Amino acid sequence: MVYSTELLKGTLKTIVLKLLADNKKMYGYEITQTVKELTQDKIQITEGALYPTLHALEADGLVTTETEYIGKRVRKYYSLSLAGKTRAKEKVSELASFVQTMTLLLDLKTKTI
Amino acid sequence: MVYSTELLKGTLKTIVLKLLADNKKMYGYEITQTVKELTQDKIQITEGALYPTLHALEADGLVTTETEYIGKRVRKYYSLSLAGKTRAKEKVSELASFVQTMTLLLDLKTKTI
DNA sequence: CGCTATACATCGGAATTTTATGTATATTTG
DNA sequence: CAAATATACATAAAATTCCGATGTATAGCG
Repeated sequence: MVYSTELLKGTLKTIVLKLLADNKKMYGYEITQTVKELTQDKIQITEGALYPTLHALEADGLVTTETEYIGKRVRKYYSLSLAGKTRAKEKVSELASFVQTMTLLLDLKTKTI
Repeated sequence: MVYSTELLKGTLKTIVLKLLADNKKMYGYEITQTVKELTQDKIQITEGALYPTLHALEADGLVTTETEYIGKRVRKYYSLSLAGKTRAKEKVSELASFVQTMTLLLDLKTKTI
């Protein structure tokens, strides 16, 4: 992994919410793989971090779940609730603002996309 | 906007190193105030977070200290060691890369400066 | 003289994540 | 076809990191 793990702290929930906002429904393993691909292996979400986070989101009423069976294997899909969609937007824009502030503070040069 | 504290996690050390890299020598209280001003109150470094961080940096040999007396009041200045200067560059560029990755991952639009 | 600002610092606890471990099925490859 | 790898869920102890509260003390101002 490229980044020191401490940097990732605090961003996991936002990443998960954003992915669910874009994809309607996803399962845990899919989330880890999607993040890995999108970031070219730079960000690797471990299962020990992801599942507690998903469960916490569910407990907060931000996501709902549905279980499917692929053959005999369980697959648990997570989707944003209405409250989850709202929260996802809040979290993403908060992070956008934070990134902006850090950019100014540290004189980082970022590319516009 | 004030950021949820979890976002700041992992960035504190980098912020401190960057400030010291730009300012040669600073004392604790000055660091908290400088960050506050530079970010227009968006990022507030608490003393409970700062001092342990400074001490850790010192223990790692990244900063050196010198004590001055302003009247009877102690003021402890922190400066980067050679290793600290190197580490500061590493940390800042790591954060720059991380910010870039997060921007792509979350479709954040950031302004170029 | 009291209030606010400056300036250091510690410490318990809260929050979050990593590492390790566990269980089980599916698929690929030598 | 056996072994390795990938898929897929999950928990739990330990580590990390930071916040909030608290403490001490001096300086300046009205």
